[in-house]
Amino acid sequence: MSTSPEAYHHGNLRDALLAAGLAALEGAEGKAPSLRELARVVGVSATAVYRHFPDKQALDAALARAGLDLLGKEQAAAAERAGGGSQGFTETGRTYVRFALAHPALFRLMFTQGHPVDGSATPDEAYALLTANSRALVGDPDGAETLALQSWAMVHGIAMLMLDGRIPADDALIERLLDTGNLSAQSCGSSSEESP
Amino acid sequence: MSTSPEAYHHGNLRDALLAAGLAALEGAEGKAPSLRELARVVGVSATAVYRHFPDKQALDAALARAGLDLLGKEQAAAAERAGGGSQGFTETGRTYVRFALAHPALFRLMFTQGHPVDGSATPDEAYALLTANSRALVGDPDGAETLALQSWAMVHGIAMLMLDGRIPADDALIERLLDTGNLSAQSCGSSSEESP
DNA sequence: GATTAAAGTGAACGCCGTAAACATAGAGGT
DNA sequence: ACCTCTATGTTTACGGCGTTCACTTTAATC
Repeated sequence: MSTSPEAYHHGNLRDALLAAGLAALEGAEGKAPSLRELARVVGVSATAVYRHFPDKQALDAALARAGLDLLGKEQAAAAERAGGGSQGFTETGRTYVRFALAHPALFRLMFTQGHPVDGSATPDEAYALLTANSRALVGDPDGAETLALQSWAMVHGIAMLMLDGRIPADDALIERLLDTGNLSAQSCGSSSEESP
Repeated sequence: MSTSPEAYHHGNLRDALLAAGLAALEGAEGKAPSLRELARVVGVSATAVYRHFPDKQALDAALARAGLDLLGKEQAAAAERAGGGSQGFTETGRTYVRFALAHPALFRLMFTQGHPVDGSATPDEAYALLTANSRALVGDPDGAETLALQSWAMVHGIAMLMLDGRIPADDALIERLLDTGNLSAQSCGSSSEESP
């Protein structure tokens, strides 16, 4: 029962299935891989999968979890690269949207399970990073949570709408939408603009 | 070939299928209805569906379109009830999120097609209302479009995250997130809060 | 009334997720 | 060394799905 990357004929079918799943989600745009297809790719009968996952939904959840971890890592790296602070905060959001566009099928899978994808295990690096960063920016705990959730909703909405083709998946547009300074125009500044 | 609501044995199977589809999407939480199931409900063989829709995707697209129209009507009514202006604008967003929570399966279907659900036909009342309202609020066309898209992304993100159980589908939380005044704290006001 | 095109039917195909019964191999105890 | 047991895999089978094809029926048209 080694978890090492040995041959899997006896070894870790589970990891092989997840790897095949992630690979399938990258290619062949939009199509979620079937359980049988993954088994085929890995060279195993379809029912063998059930020795490692109770059902397809569990397999999907594991894939979603893997995707979530990947996203968390990319965001952490991006935030560090940007040097934290509000600069890093924005960069985290940018990375979120970019991730969705770079891995559309995986991203959809991640957020299309009916329920939060687990709750146990390691508790979602991406979300931890988000709350930590916004707490660092705001101070007031309630305000920090609100900012965190609003930011999440914003980038998630941008990502989803772009994935669904409702708004163009344009880099410039991402930048424009990520800049939330104007959103407050109706509530914190004058309602007239800088144009004459 | 009457479009009137007559018997459908010969008559409008198409509308009957759409009605059955919308009904199915309301009950039995989360599950998207199958083509065969809808045919069964309507009392017709599965293949009869193909006389009215080229494939299942087209049926789904039609259902999505119907959902979009419904959303648009509810938003328009809500905006009018609130008396337009920035009050009506916010109300439109609130209605968007409420609609998603009230019709989760339909809402998911609406935004889960790969592509924008058509583009032809009547051009999406919801979106028209959104841009019109934000143009009324901002004046500057570019700024208006940005505000429109940001607002859309925000409410869409809130809706999606709540549907997926990532954040609690809580009425109070909706209100808190809809109030975007604080979002600009980092760019338009002081970074200190009103608490001592 | 005969013709014709639209609308509905039934059987069949290959895919899917899943269940049940069976096979095999490697670990552990004796 | 042997036997056993458990983890892991296989085969076969079931019902549901979307879709195709060849067919019948029905209502509208000349």
